[in-house]
Amino acid sequence: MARTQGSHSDITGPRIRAAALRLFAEEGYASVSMRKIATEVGVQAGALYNYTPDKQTLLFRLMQVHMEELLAAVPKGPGTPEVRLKAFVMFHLSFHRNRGDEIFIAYNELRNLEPGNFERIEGMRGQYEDRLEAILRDGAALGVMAVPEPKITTMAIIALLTGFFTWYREGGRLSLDALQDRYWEMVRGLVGLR
Amino acid sequence: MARTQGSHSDITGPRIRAAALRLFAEEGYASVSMRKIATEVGVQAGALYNYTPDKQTLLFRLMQVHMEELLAAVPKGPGTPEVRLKAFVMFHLSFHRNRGDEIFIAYNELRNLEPGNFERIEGMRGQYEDRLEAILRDGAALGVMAVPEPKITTMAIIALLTGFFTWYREGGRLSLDALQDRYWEMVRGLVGLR
DNA sequence: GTCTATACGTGGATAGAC
DNA sequence: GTCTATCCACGTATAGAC
Repeated sequence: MARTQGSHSDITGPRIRAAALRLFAEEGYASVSMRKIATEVGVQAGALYNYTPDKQTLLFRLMQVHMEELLAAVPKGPGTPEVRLKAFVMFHLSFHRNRGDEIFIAYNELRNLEPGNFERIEGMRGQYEDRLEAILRDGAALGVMAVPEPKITTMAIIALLTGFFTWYREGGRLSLDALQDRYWEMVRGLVGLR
Repeated sequence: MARTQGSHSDITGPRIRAAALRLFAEEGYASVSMRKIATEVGVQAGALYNYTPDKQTLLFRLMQVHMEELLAAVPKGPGTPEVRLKAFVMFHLSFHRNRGDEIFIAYNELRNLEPGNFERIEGMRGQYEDRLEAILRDGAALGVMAVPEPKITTMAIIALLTGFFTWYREGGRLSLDALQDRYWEMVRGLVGLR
């Protein structure tokens, strides 16, 4: 069946999301206009509304997809607490490696979500944190980690790891592998692994 | 000399800055209108322009004052690297304790600064980071800390400490003192202090 | 599905009276 | 120093032609 002239739903949708993601990360949700997103994609502003009911939903869907992918990919395998902790640290760094815009939005645009949307994203974030906390609790229970307050340590480790993406840029002196190893060593020390 | 009727320059200025600080932190610079700030203060929008040339300068001055106070207050005393590191950690947590709005803005509104303003704030932030990095370099040189990459460790520690303010709220199970001690213990382990 | 045109609100900033 | 009134650009979102 011949496609209607000017119809590009299969590619325009992804391009809209990609443009919105990049612009939201670079300039902030509130600063980015629908007109600007449309210009970036090469369509008129009105055309965006064939793909999203409104700007808020566009932001929410970006965060939702990101969190769903994160939760689907986080390691769930068995092993000693140390093995699982290392897997988590390496996963967090690797997963976000090419998702700089997503992680930036996930942490900086929460306040621009409407209450209902905010709760859903926060819920998913909590699930992710629980994964790490469970590892730390197991490590503490076995006496191989010094983690008197697993929840606090969880928040500290995630902040430490996520901070990596606020300064890392390609082409530096150290390779990504070397940097990941350094972060793993810091986390090792932080939880008292000897 | 009698004051002109309706003149309140000595109190309106601080109130404008206080309102802007709170609103920028809560809703984001781009989302907050000058009208909203004015309403908060109890004046008309036009009156704000007796105190700031424009909205951008209002944001910049808030961040500038914050960074100047931070640099003026950061500990500079002598001592072993461990003593100085502990002082830095405790200072960072204590200093920002009642500056939740300031620290939030300092880390989340950088992208809303015009290039010239951005560079000045970044420069001051760099000076602050250098304070910590010098401590770590001294500790590594003396062999009392395991810090193969002082710059990376600096960024990691600041991210870890600053992350505290993203989740801490008063009235929790643990006292602030206890939480600070926990953070110090984590940093101790992170830099390999035994 | 995309376009043009537009409704309608709100934004930052200014002018001039008091 | 503050107010009222206003300029004008730009925001989101919609209507209707193609």
